[in-house]
Amino acid sequence: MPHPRQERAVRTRERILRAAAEVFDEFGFHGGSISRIVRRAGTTMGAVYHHFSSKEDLARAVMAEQDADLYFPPGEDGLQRLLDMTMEVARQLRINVLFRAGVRLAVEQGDFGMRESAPYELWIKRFTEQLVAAERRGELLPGVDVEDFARTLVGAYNGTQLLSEISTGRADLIERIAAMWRYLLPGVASPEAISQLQIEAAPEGPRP
Amino acid sequence: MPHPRQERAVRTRERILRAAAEVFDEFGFHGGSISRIVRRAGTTMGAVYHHFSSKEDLARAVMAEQDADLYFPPGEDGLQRLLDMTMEVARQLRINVLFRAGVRLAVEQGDFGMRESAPYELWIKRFTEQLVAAERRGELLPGVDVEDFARTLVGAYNGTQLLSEISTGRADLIERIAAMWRYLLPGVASPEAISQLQIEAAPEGPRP
Amino acid sequence: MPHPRQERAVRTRERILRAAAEVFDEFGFHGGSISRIVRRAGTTMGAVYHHFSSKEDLARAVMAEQDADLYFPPGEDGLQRLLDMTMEVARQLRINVLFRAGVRLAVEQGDFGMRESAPYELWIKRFTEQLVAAERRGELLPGVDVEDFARTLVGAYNGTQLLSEISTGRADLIERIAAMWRYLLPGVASPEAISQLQIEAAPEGPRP
Amino acid sequence: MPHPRQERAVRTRERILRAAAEVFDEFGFHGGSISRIVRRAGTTMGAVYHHFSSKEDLARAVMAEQDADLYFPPGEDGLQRLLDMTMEVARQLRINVLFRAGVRLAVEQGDFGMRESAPYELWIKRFTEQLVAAERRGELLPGVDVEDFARTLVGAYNGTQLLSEISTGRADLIERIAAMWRYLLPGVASPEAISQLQIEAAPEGPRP
DNA sequence: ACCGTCGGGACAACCCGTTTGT
DNA sequence: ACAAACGGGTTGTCCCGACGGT
Repeated sequence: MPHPRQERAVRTRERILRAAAEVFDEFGFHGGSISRIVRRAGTTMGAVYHHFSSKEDLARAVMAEQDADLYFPPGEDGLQRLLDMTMEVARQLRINVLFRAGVRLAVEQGDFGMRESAPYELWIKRFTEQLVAAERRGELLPGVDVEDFARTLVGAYNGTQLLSEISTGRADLIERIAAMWRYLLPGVASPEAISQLQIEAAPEGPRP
Repeated sequence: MPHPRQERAVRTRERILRAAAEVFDEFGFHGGSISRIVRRAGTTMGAVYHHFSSKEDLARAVMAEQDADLYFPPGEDGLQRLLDMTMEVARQLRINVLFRAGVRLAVEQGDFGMRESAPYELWIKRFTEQLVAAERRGELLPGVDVEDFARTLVGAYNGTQLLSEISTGRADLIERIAAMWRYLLPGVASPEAISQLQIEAAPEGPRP
Repeated sequence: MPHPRQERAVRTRERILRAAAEVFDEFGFHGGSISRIVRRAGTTMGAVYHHFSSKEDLARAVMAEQDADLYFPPGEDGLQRLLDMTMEVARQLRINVLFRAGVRLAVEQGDFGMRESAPYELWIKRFTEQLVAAERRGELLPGVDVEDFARTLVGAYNGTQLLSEISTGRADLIERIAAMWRYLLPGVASPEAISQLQIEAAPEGPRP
Repeated sequence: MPHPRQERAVRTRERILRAAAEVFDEFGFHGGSISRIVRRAGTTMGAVYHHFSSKEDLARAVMAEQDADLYFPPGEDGLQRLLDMTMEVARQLRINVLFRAGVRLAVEQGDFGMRESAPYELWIKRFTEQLVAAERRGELLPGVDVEDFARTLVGAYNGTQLLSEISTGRADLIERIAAMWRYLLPGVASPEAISQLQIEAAPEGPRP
C-alpha cells in the first residue's frame, strides 16, 4: 500500500487506524467488521481499501503502530527500570486504545494471517536487556537464566492483563501487576535488590 | 435445552459437541461457523438447533463440558497437589480438544454473551483450596494471602499457556509451566517445602 | 448441491433457473449479477445458495438444463432430418430463453470455470450421426469427411446465429440459416439429394 | 478525448491501449477491470481517465485501433484475393492482440454501449467488394446474390473462429477456415474458378 | 497538458445464524 | 431431526471524480 503523500491522506489514514483500533479492541479481529470501522472513522470503504489492502493488512498496521506509539522514560537499566516498564505498559493498556488493540490482535493473530510470535519475541528481547543489566549490577540471584525468565515474565504479564480485563475491565490492572511482581521477585532477585525496589506505578514523566 | 432421552440423541449431541470444540479451538467463536461444525459432525443444522438454541448456547455447552471432563488423581491436598493439578491441566491442554476449546472460549467470552469471570473464579477457588491446605501444613511463607496468590497464579498460568500455544503450538507447554513454578515458588513457599516438591508432569493415573 | 426432494424446492429451483437464464441471456455471465437474478426470481440469496454452490455452478446448471429441454420430432435419419434439426434449433433460439442462455454461456465459458468444448462436441456428434446416415443413403458427395463437415457446420451455425442476434435481434435467423444451407449444400450433397430437400422451418410437431 | 500532443503522452496512451487489449481479449469487457489494465500497463487510473473518458470509451478505442492496424497485401480483386484476406485475418487473429480484442469486443458489444453492427457491416462491405469483382470476372455461379453471400460468410467465419478458439485455442484456425472454404466454394464459384484457387495461408508479405 | 494520489459510494459474490414447514 | 428458505451481514472490487503536483 502506498505511503501517503498528501497531508489530508495522512489524517484520513490515522482516523481509520484509530477507528480500527477501537473496534478491534472491543470486538476482536473476527468480531469487528470493516463496515463498523468505516462508520466510526467517518469515511468510506474506498478510503479504507485505498490505504490498506485487506482487513488483515489493516490489523497488521494497527499492531505495528502500537509499538511505534510506545515511549519509556529514560533511566538506568536494571531491575527497577524493568519494573517501571511493566508499570508503564499497564498504564498504557488502560489509556491507549491503539496499544490495547495491538495486544489483543497479537493474542488473536492465529485467527488471521501470520502465526508468528514476533511481537512477543520483541518484548522478550526488551525484558532480557534489562535483566542482563541487572545481572551485571548484581541484582539477580546466581544461576538465573535471564532469557528464560524474560519469557516467563512475558507470558505471566499477558495472562495477568487478560484476567484483569475480563474480571474488572482492567480497573485493578496496576494492582495485579504489582502482586505478580511480589510473588516473582524472590525467585530472581537478591534480597538486597528487592529491598531497594519500588513496585508502583511510574510517575507520568513528560513525553517528547 | 431438552435433556436427551433416546440413546441416538445422546450420541448426536456428543458428536456435535466434539465438532464444535474442534472448530472453536481452531477458529475461535466468531471465526468458526455453525455450518462448519455441522459439516465436521456429519449431521444437519436441524440437529444442532434441536439440541442447542443458538451458537452462543453451543459455546456455553462446550465450556461446561470441559469442566465435567476434567479429572484429578486423588492425593493429599497441599502444594504438591497444586503443582500436580497444574501439570495435569497442561497435559489435558495438549490432548483434550474439549478442554482446549473451553479455555479459548473463556478467553474470548467477551465476544459473545457473558462477560462473567465464572470459569476463572472456579479455578481461583480450586487453587485456593489447595493453598489453604498448604498453609495449614506450614508449607507457605508467613503472610501470604492465599486467594491473592491464587488469582495471580490463574493469570500467569493462562498467559504462559497462551504464549506457548502461539510460539510452539504448545509443544513446550509442560516445560514452560515448570519454569513458571520455579520462579514463583520462592515467593510463596518455605524453603523446606520447596526442597521436597517435585515439579514434573504427573504420572497418568487410571481414570474412573 | 443436494438434489431437491420436496416439491416446493423443485419449484423454487426452477424459478431460479429460469430467472438466471433470462439474466444470463441478456447480460452474459459477468454482466449479470446474482442479486438481479434473485430479484427476478422473487426469492432470496439464501435460496440461491442453497440450491447452487456458486454463480459458476448456477451457470453450469443452466447449460445442462438447456440440453435436457431440447426435443426433436422423430423422423428418418439423413440430410433432411439434419436440416430440420438446425431449423428447430433456430426456432428454439427465438422462443426458449433457457436454450438461448445456454448457447450464450457456452460461448462465454472461458469467462468462468471450464474451458471445455463439451457442448460443442455434443452437437458435432449429433450432426455426425445424421451425416453418417445420409452417407449410407447415398445423399453425400463422394469423399466427404462427415465429422470434418459437422465441425464446420457447428461453427458456421453458431456464427450465423450470433450475427443475426447482433444485427436484427434474431428476427432474420431462420432466413439466415436457410441461406447458409443454400451455400453449403453443393459442397457436400449430391445434386439429386439437394433437389429433394426442403429448406424451411420444421412444422411444429406435438411434444411429448 | 484530447488528441495527445506530447510524445510521452503518446507512449502512455499506447501502453494503456495495449494493456486494455490484452485484458479484454482474455476476460472480455465485463470480466476485465480497469484496475487490472492499469496494473498491466504500469500506470495509474489517473492516466487512463485522462486519455479515455470511461471504460466504454476505452473499449471503443480498442475496437477502432484494431481496424487501423490491419493491412492487406495488394493484389487483383476477386475470389483469390477474398480467400487471401480471410487467411490474413486468421493469421492476425493468432498474433495480434489488439485485433483479437477488437473481435471479441465486437461480439460482446451488446454488453456495453452500442448495439450497432457497424464492425460487421464493414466486413460485409469489404467482402462484397471482392465478390463484385469476382462476378465481373465470371468467377461466380450465375444467380449468386453477392451481398447475401458476404453476410453468410461473415457469420460463418466468425463462428468458425470462435469454435477454434474454444476447442484448440485457435491452433487449428487456419485449417478450419480452409475447410470452411472447401464446403462453401461449390455453392458460389464456378468449377473453373475453383480449380484455379489456392486455399492456403497467404505468404507473409512485407508491410509498409 | 499530463498523470499520480485520494476517496466516494454502489454493488459484487458469498456466507452467516436462524426459523419454518415436513 | 432434515431440507428449505430468509434476511441481513461479510469482505472486497468496481468505475469514477476531484484534487494536487509537475
